[in-house]
Amino acid sequence: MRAALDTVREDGLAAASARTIAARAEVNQALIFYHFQTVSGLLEAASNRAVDESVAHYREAFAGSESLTDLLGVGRALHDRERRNGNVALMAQLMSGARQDPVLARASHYAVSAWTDEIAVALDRLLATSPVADLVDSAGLADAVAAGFIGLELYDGVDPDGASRALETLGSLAQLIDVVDGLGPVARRALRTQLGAASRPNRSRR
Amino acid sequence: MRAALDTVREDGLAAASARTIAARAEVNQALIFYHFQTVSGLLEAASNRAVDESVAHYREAFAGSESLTDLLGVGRALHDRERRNGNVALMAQLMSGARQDPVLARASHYAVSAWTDEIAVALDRLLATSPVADLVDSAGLADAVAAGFIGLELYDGVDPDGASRALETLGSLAQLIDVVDGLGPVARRALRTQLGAASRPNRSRR
DNA sequence: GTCTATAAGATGATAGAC
DNA sequence: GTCTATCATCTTATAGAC
Repeated sequence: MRAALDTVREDGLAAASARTIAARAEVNQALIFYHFQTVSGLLEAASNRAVDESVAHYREAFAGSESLTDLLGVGRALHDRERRNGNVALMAQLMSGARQDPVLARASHYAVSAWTDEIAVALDRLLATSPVADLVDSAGLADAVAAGFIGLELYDGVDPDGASRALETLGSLAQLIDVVDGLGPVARRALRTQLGAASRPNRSRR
Repeated sequence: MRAALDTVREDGLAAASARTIAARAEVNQALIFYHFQTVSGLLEAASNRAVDESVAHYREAFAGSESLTDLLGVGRALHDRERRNGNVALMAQLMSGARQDPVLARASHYAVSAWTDEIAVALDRLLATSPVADLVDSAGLADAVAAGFIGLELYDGVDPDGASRALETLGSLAQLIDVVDGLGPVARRALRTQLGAASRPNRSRR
């Protein structure tokens, strides 16, 4: 399983054949089919296990965050770490293969849900007392963040300068949320009125 | 070239072999190597041509936009159209293949740059008179938007509900930019002070 | 469980007829 | 320019020895 993930991380999904994976693991190619039926089956089992481990590794940090700024910090550390260890690249490869392979689609869904569920719980808790809750849906924000990570990873492979520019810009936009989060009650009401005026048909008014 | 792109759009990069493409075009497989040397060479030529056409199709709309709200509307229409016709999926596939194939990397870079250059020009023009210019870099924002499109496309293949939630949430965040864009001079100054306080070490102070 | 051997087929790419 | 034919190599997957 380790060899399978390392192959995808380093050489991409296209290079992840039974033979190349087996060679890296220094075992015979036939063993993959004996234990996992198909190559995709191996990738799914390996990915699920790795995701469970990674998510568990961040559970405490998520639960311990006490403000959106805290959570943003955890998110940055997470992104940095998971990117460096190649897990973001791994996910991007699995997701691009998911289009044609239902087993990879299931594995990708599992991975994405594991992360976003965890993030959404933390967001829900922290947004409860914040005016930002009026602006965004926690599950939607978690999904957007996850999709952004994947997109940035692919972008980075094609235009590294562009990717870091994008990341920096998103950082300054996140500050905007931060400022709104810290707003006093008067400013909150003013903002809410402004947002109401800016044509938003999709939220019921209390 | 049309057959090549349709194959990637519909069946993914992994299915885009010389034989499958040639079969779709109802020509002989050897012709691909005669005209384009390699399969990647064909994909690059086809992608470059398609990108040039698509970008040209939106040039007027970009140039004609007179506010950030306008531009956001153009962006939404663009995303909707390019997603429906499969061009976003195509890009995501090329970018995921770019990791291992330098020709696909070059093609992806060309495509991404063609779009972001166009968007950045429009943003530069519109941000000139807006307080948002203090917040974000136009090139960085263009990159972030492009990366977001790609990420959302992959996400959509794995969790369609999550992808639409994410898109909706991003829409409500965009409204925040909209509100800041419409701020009067007093509110602008207040916001700028708030942002200054929110620890931002990466921008020189005038 | 791990191996060898092998089947059955797909792939990129080229040579050469027309 | 387009084709047929072909090579060498890779692929997933299985049968069967140990």
